[in-house]
Amino acid sequence: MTETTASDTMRGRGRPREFDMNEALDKALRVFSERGYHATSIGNLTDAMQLASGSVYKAFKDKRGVFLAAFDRYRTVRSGKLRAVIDTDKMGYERIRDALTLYADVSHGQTGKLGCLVVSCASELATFDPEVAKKVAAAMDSNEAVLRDLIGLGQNDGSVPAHVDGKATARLLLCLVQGMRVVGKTGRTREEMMAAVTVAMKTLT
Amino acid sequence: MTETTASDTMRGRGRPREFDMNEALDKALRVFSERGYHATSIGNLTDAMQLASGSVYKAFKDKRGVFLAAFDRYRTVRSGKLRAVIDTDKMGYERIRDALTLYADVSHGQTGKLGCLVVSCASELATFDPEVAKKVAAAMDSNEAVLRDLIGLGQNDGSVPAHVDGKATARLLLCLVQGMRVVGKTGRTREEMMAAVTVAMKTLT
DNA sequence: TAATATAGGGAAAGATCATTCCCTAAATCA
DNA sequence: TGATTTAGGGAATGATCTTTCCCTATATTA
Repeated sequence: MTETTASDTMRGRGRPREFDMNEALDKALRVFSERGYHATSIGNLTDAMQLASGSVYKAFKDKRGVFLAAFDRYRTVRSGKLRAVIDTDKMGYERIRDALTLYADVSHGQTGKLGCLVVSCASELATFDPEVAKKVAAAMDSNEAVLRDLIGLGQNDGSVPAHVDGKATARLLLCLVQGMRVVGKTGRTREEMMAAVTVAMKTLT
Repeated sequence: MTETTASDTMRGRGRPREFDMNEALDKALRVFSERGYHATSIGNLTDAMQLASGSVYKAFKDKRGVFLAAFDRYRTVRSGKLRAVIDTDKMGYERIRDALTLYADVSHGQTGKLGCLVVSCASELATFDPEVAKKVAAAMDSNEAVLRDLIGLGQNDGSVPAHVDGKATARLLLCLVQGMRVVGKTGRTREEMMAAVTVAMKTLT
């Protein structure tokens, strides 16, 4: 199920799957993101994924299984986008601004209204589902670590002062980006979000 | 229903209500906060509020009605706590730190795990319920305005430099506190949150 | 080509849940 | 005191949703 990159030469035994797993998960995570986990019915999922309910239960254990797979897919896609933005040859300071800009981009307008799967759904489940709680915590920690590394990079290349508290500042920026996702659900413009980002960059001086 | 402060001299016609409305709403909002709106059943509410389902439907139109009342109650309580912390004779800069400290207090440990009703439930409903969306946006705007006012106050008393962009900084701090609520659901210590607050105060220098 | 294995799909079953109904209880009003 | 009004409570209802079942379709393997 996780091995979706397998080439078509090593196919399984029976009838091959007709839909693309990643495409289906992209559609599913959109629905989960917009409606929340509990408000998403199997009907909503089958509509979006263009599958019959029986087919969904063939491909996944249950509704929670669809969510877990969609969550992993979401993390993969978003990590990729973040990596694409920060894996440059710019100075650490600028890379941090680029990272925060990415969050400003997804936290406004239509995309902002859609919200973040980690924020909306995961925190909806994390209280009573230890496995989801673990995944959410891992996602948070991962994001915090990326920010922490960028700050360290900036301190090495001289674009961020040595006196900056890397750990605490990374945590602050993590709260900022998660908060942008929440505030972005109530509708903000890109300019409003970017203004907040600009102010936040003062913590790196 | 909103007039819960009415004295017992001006009582209504029929049998008087046996439970305290605010106490019941405090219990209800705890459940909504912890489980989320859709995962909260009437059974969960009757258990917590110690009322029969029939009684709940006597006091409220429906489940959504309970939520709306609980949401208002939540806003009243939280606004009161915030007011109690910032309505002092301290300098603007210190009052802002006190406000952020309040959010650090509720965003860690047990209370942090409980989460924020505005963040968790409201954003869960805001997408498909315009009335809730309006309430959430109002709550955000209100918090942003409080922060904006405190910054202005600080600029008047000289504790915050005049060059600080009040609007943008207030928006940044709003994102920070909402983000603390999200991150706080995954478990952080008070010290970790306070370290982030300390860094955030650099934006006011 | 027959056997086996897996996918697609939709109807049916089984659970859960929000809401209503109806009866009883306790207050005010005439 | 009897009529009226509102609250408390729990069983019954009706709607909705998750999951299973079963049949068909399409692939590989022997």
